[in-house]
Amino acid sequence: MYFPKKSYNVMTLNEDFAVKENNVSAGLPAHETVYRTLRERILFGELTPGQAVTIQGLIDQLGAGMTPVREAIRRLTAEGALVFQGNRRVCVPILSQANLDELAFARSAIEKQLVFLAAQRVTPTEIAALREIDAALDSAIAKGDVGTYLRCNYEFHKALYHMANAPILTHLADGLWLRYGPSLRVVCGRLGTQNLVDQHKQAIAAMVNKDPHSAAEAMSADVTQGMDQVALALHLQER
Amino acid sequence: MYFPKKSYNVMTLNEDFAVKENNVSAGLPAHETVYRTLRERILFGELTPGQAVTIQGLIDQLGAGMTPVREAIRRLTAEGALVFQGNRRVCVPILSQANLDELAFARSAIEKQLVFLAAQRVTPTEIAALREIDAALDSAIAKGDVGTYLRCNYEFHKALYHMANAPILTHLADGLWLRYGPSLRVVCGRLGTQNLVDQHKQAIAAMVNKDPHSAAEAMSADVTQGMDQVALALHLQER
DNA sequence: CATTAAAAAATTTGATCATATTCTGATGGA
DNA sequence: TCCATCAGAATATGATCAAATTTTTTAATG
Repeated sequence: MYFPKKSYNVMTLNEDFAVKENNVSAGLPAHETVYRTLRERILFGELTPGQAVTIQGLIDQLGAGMTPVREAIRRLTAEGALVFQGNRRVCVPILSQANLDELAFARSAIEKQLVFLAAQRVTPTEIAALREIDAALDSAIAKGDVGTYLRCNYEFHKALYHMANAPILTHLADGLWLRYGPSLRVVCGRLGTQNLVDQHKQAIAAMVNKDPHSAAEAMSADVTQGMDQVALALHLQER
Repeated sequence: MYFPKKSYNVMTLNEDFAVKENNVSAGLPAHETVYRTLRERILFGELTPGQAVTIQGLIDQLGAGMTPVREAIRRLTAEGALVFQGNRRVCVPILSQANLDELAFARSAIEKQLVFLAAQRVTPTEIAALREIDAALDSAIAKGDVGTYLRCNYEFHKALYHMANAPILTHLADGLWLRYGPSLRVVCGRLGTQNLVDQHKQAIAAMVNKDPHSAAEAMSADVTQGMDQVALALHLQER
């Protein structure tokens, strides 16, 4: 049994940080807030492959304490979003072609299954929500708004994961996204949104038709296509 | 495990702990040592599904400081080996049948690919090493030695991962093992080693024959078979 | 008067921070 | 080029505060 608490302490800088930096409702632990902030930055490109991430830097930037920052970094390192760089340093990983191949395989396999599950449970309301996200995505592409495109694309996939109701597979897919995000961001930042294609409409159509297999194939193709484009663009860049 | 209870020291106990308790070469950071120790405990069953893991408890048991323990827990939580229990507490997750299904799918898909890659690169020396591990495994089964069986089984799979030379997929497979370990341990602890079967010899034979596809199929079957057995045993237990 | 439920204290545990210590890489002199 | 020294960054600890659980006390009801 527990009872309501008295008003919140005033002296911590964290509240300030939580509210100002990251409009997440206060009350979350600082390590969680730091984690989410860093995660966003990695996913949507404030941090680029190869970039160093220092504890001190984050403490200064976020106004957070040392322990929460350390915990957030450990978590992201465990998820593969950051890597230990030699001794005591961490940075955003740079993906080799072999890494991209691994990611393409894993993402394709996992997302395929997630969409297969999602297609069996999807409701008309959810279909409408997907269409709405996809429209926003198309609009962002048309405008060349890379940031919005990245967020909408992520949101579309996340919505599918949610429908699948498979927490472990969702966690895996989310982790893979975290590895892939920085590279996608680099490619889009360099090439813009002009050449972007996806299979979202095909997937939605298959879901409407109650055809889980086709939906799964569509999203598998979507993933593979995206990964191929990134691999190509990153590879071109090297010359 | 016998850890010194008293902590009336002045200098750090950690070196002592790192060297004596966990024959890891000294010089590793404490958070790494704590992580590895906890990981072992989860994989090989000192911790059972549902069991609470407290920071204070680990500090007392391991003689480690608070920050390293917290970091290790964050890391394992990110890997799915531990879960947040309501408010602020963590415990070893209890897998539902749906969770087991997800795990079976993911493990099968990932390991299949890893073995496929491994079979293309395997050397005679490595084949010999696999046979050696498998022999130790059979011996453990014959003796009913659950602990050794679990370790050998893990070692066999890890050896395959290593041969595949695919760090991201290996990391994924390792993480999945961490989720699956506690339940496997429970089942083996309850039913002994008598009913255990595997496809290791078929996989080795396929690798010798330079047949990556068959090797992949064999290990996929191995994984599925194992997961099914665990699911069955856990389910039976509930009645 | 006993039983039970709510309230309050006490205890345990988690979260955060300030600080001391250790390590790494860089700089500069021999 | 090599070694010593030094600044800065990471690691680790214990103190402090907040939150949640457990235990004890209190009050109300039959």
